[in-house]
Amino acid sequence: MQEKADAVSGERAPRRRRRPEEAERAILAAARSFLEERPFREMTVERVMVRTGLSRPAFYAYFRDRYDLVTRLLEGIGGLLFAVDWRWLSGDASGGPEATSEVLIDAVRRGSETFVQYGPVLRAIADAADQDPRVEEVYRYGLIERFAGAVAARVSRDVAAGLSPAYLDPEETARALVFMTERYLLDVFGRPADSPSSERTEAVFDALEKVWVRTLYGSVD
Amino acid sequence: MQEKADAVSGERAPRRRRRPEEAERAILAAARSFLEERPFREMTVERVMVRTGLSRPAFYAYFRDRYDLVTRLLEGIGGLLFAVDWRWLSGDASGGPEATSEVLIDAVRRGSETFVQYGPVLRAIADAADQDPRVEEVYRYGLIERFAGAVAARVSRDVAAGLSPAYLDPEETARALVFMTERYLLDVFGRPADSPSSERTEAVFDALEKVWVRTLYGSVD
DNA sequence: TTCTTTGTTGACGTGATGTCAATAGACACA
DNA sequence: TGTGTCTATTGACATCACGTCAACAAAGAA
Repeated sequence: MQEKADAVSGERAPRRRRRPEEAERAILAAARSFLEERPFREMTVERVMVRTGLSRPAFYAYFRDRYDLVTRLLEGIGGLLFAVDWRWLSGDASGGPEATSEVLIDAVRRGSETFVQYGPVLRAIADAADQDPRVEEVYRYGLIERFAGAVAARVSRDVAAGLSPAYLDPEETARALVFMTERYLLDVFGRPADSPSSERTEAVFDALEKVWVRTLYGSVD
Repeated sequence: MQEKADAVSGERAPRRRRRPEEAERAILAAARSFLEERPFREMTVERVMVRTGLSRPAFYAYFRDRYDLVTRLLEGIGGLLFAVDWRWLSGDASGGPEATSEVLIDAVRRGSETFVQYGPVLRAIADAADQDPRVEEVYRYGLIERFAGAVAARVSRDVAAGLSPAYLDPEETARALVFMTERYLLDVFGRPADSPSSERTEAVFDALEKVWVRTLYGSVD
């Protein structure tokens, strides 16, 4: 079956050659573009590589498997989420209740916007996380749990300062709020090729903000 | 390679024959027992069937594939979650704030206990849901969204009654709280062969309860 | 016993994976 | 411009899980 196509057509697909990291970037870009259109469950190595013009085996020169691929996609985004919420995470109640609520609200909205931007990729990583132990490690423990830890520290300070009620368990409350935020945002913004209206987006941000503020600081009138 | 083993040993594994639904129950039980030990990602048709004494192809006489299998596992549990929370879901604020909070607290705890009992199975279904569109349909839309809808209706009534603040969007708030509860409980109780201490269990129930009550009804002092 | 029903399985084709030896661009140097 | 080296790239292979189907054999009927 292996015909020498060029013997007839005189033409063979020219085999280009790129620099290693150029190829790697091309693969990462192809994966991102794929995930903008289709869910992770449909992402095969084959389907990603056709978008690069390289052959499927070439993939394995740069990535161990598709889980390794999404892990590296996460690297570019993970830091952002922390950076974005830094003001609230690292702060304390010194500005008083109103100012504190406001900083929290700002943090929730900025964090949410990161999800809006990278929704499909984050969704893919979350999906991959419960199919592969390595991704689970990086995402669930390296990112989500670490984030929950930072939130817990903040809650702990607010409880100590009397800003939040003492009956709140910082660790567990933080986890609950972080899980809520993650899943809700993934649900709304993580679907390929289906971005919600700006009204919906606003309503979602608003709902999240209310739950955070009312849970931690009480009323938000 | 296909040796006639009995020609030598004189013995062949006797091929038992069961009633259809007896076999089906055996497969469902095997799947449950598998999921008590290992995560869904490791569940292959082969590995389930060895626990039944039947061959792998026999599986396909009863189930279309492993996603069909977990879907049927869900059937037995789905109804429970609704039944358990019925008092709060279908109620209104007629008993006054304290009574209402108490009914909610009871609902959250009873619902959570269902997760404690069926954690690994529910976790498997949730995992399967983002690997297969049919499971997604049944779980995400048939169960979670439907549940969120019932919660939204209740929140809506509480807002109308002035028990919850008018700035809460019933639909979105309900979704946020339901997602939180689902993911948090799956995280804690969904891991095969690793059940948390009773202290942890208590702290988790408590944190969930606090977020629900403070969000919907304000302070819980 | 013989017949019929149907639960059960061996064997096959398929799709995706990950590896490896062999191939052929790109660049350095003469 | 020609020659050689390096290494990016790939065709072909072995593997694994899947889903199907024709053929087999156990249980109940006649």
